[in-house]
Formats: sequence, C-alpha cells, structure tokens
Amino acid sequence: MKPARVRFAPSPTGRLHIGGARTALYNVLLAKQTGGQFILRIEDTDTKRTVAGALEELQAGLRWLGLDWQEGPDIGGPHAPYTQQARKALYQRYAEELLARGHAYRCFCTAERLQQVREAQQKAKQSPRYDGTCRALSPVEAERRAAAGEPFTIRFKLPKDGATTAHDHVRGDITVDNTTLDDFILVKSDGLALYHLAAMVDDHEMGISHVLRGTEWLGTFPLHVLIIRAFGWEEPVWCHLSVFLKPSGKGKMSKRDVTSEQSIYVAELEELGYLSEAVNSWMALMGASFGAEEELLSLDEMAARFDLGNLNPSAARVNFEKLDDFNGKWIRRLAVDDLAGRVRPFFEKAGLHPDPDTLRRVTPLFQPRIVTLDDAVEMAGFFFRPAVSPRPEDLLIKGQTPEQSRAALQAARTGLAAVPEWQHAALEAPMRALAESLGLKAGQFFGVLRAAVTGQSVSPPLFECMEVVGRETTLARLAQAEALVGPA
RNA sequence: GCCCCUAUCGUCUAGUGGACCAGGACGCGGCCCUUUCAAGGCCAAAACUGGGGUUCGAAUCCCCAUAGGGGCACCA
Repeated sequence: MKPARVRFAPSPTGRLHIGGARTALYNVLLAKQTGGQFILRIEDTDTKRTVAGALEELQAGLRWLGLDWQEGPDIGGPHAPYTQQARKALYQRYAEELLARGHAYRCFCTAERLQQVREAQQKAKQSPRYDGTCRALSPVEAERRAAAGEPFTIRFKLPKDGATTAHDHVRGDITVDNTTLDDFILVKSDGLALYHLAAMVDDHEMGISHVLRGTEWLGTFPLHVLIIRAFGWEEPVWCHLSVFLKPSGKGKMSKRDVTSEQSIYVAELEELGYLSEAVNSWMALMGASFGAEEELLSLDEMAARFDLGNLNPSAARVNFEKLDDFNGKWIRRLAVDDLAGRVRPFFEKAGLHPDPDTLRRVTPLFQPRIVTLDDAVEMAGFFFRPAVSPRPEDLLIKGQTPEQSRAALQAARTGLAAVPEWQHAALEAPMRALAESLGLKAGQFFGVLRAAVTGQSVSPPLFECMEVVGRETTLARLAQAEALVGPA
C-alpha cells in the first residue's frame, strides 16, 4: 500500500473525548502502517465557537495517547498554516473559481429571512431547505448588488434532478436523490468559508489520500463529493466511522451517563489513573477488529494489523468494564520500574512522597491488585504514612474477649521480636505456629495483625507488608493496637 | 416531517453462501488456589430482530417490516 496521508481535523470547541480520539487513532494507525503522514489540522472557521484552551488540551491528549502528528499547527509542515482561519484567502480563491464556472452563486438573503423560511417549512411539515430565491438571480444582477456593497454568501449550485452516488469504503455506495439536497452555503457573509468548502479544499491541497471521520458527516457526504467533482479533483478513500453510544444504548455518548469513576474525556481518563495503552486498546476495539486473539496490542502492533476492511459500520456502546479489565491487564504487564514511575504522581497528589527505594519494593505488591493507578494509593498508601489508625473493631478476634485479642497481639509482638532475620519468609512460620497454639485460624489471626500493621482490612500479603514496613515500625504498630484494644 | 446509515450472546466482536447444533473477550455464575483483597487456572450459562424471497444450501445475498443511530444552520 502506498504511504497514506491522513488527517485528524477537530474544531477547537471542546474537550478531546474518546470518540474523537478513536478517529485520530485509526488515522494514525493507517499512517504508521503505510509509512505515511498523520496531519493535525484545526477546523476553526467558526470563530464564535472557539473555546480558549481547547487546542492545548487537544494536543496534550493526543500526545499522551502517543498519537503524534508529522504536520500540524504547532510544528508546521509543507502545507502550513494548519489552522483554517489562517487559510481564508485560499478558500476565497476556490469559491470564486466555482462562481466563475457556474457551480455556485451569490445569495443575498439575510439570516433572518432564512430563519423565517425554515420555520414556515417546519410548521408545514416540510423539509427545511433553501427556497432558491437568489439562485434565480442573473449573474449580472448579482454582480451589481455585490459591487454596491450588499452583503452576500456564496452557495453551491446543486443539480436540480438526478441522484448522487458517493462511495464509502465501509458501507459501499451511498445514493441520494439530488432533490433532497440543499444549495448549502460555501462562504459566509463575513468572507470565511464554511467547513464543507474549507475541508475539501484543504484535503485536496494537502494531498489527503484517506479520510477517516465520524458518521456525523455521512449526511453531508454527497455534498462533499459534489464539491470535489465540481473542481474535478481526485477523491480520497472515504471511511465513515461508527459512533459511540452511551452505555445505556440510548443515544450518542455524552458526558452524562457515566459515573464519577468513568469519563469520556481523555484528560480525565488520565487523571483517573488509566494507562494510555489501555485506553488505546479499548477505543480501538470498539468499532474495528484486528484479527488477533490477543486484545492488548501496542500502537505498532495495531498498526501492523489494521485493516480498513475490518472497520465496523454499526454503532458501539461504550463499555467501561472492558476498560477496567484492559487497564488491570496492562498494569500487570508493566515492568516494575515503569509502574513505579507512573504511580508516583498519584501518591503525590494524595500528599504522599514515597522514597524511590521503598516504592520500588512495594510496587510488585500492589501490581496484581489494582485496576487504575489511583488504586495504588488506597492499597499501599500506608507504607508511606508515618502512622496508621486501624478501626478498633478490626483489631478484635471474632468470638473472643478484648483481653484475649490483646493477648494475641502481644504474643505476636513478642514472637516477631524474636525472629532473627526480618524477612517475610521467616516471619510467617512462627506466626502460623502461634495462631495454632492460640487456637485460632491463621486467617483470623492474620486479619487482626493486618489491621494493626497496615491500618486496613484489605492489603497486600501481610508478611511482605511487615518486611517492607520494617521490624521497628511493625512492633510499634502492634503495641499501638494493643493499647487501642484496651488497657491491660 | 424528510434524508441517510445500521442490525450475531447483556456488552465489544469473529463470521465475506457449505469448514457454524455460530468462535473469542468483558461482565455474570461456579470450582480450584489462598492470610485479606486481587491476580491466576478451570468450567458453565448466554446470540444470528421478525417475515418473505434467491439458492441444492443463507448468520452471510435481495425485499419488506421492526428497532436503534446519525443528519436536515451564514456549526463542525
């Protein structure tokens, strides 16, 4: 396959969410696979909707996911600039070409009039469509009014009859009756092009070979093809990707409909403790298949297996359980040092400052026990806190008096103090023996010791914890527990 | 209201006319392992939306119905 030139062309109007990120991902995969280029282009022709900071978050999100671009607004490239506002003059030129060749006309209707027409049509249960008033104007008359300073938009002149067939690679031919299409606006009265014109011009100018975009564009797809044909340009390969639906399956995915532990925003997923690898694997599999038994694939592995023919045309419900599963699995695959490094910011955020050495020893202990990086704080935070505060009821042996529990704790402390080498393997045997001599089940006894030493009822294996916590601290925490259970 | 798209286990999907009494993963249930919690291993339940065609043969092709989704701006 020839090197593909692909692009991700978001508008800077909101946050990067998994729908957009997945579109970017598929584009990147195709570029990687074919040794082509992935281009980031900003569709900011609607100046009113631009949101401050959106572009920055967008780029940060893509970078975090490892979806790097070879040409873009920040790094430039052979077709700079990569923001559409800055390309205004280019679209103007092309619009005039369409005007000159009779594929477009000037429209002097005001926004207010258009609004009224539309409302009347809707009231009459008709499809809202431009009524063609200015299409009937002679070019000479239109020229005169424009020269007189009357504001106008430029509309595309659609074929009055017949049908248009456009080819989508994932759905096949799509045919629409031209009478159902509208003489849509190419250039606004402020002189800036609308998406439809701007995107087609840019795709052409930038040599885009494949357009992978969301299904929200399927409705205007024939329009875009018509523009390209009016210019006589070569068409890219079109792939309209399926949408993500809410977990409930009712409607397009949105911010609502997810719990506080979930998010559809890439930036929030990162904050929640998800790995970019897991997010990529997860997004990739909702809407495509990679012909592999293994579901957890790196970007390079996915690129090698990516196939435009395996894109799924139907909508997919977002499934957060699967993300959790993938994240846990990716965490378990990480090298210890890698995981330790990734988990550190989450401890810091919780106000803990693990020393590197201890963190490295502790990491294998929580590695199989966490789903998100953030979980490590709950599971292993006690290693880095100066003191623990167990719940008194966790210190009591079920069915026994507080005195007996205290005695057991004390016996453990004495026994542990006598162990010559402070290693978890050496700690376990005497404690098991002690449990037996106290007439307790090991699990019961260990549960109390766990609460005393870790302050938690759930923790990594007890003796590993003791080893890392150290002899002195372990014994001190046992003594504290005795006091908590009651006076001697 | 109009246009377009889609339709396999609860969910993500495999399946591209015979190799399918439909395979995998998540989730759910059970068992094993086990000091808690996990992880890990094993086992199980669970689907071709309905109806018509085409064909020797249909989950796969066609039509209709139904359901779901997307779109119908001087937004993208």
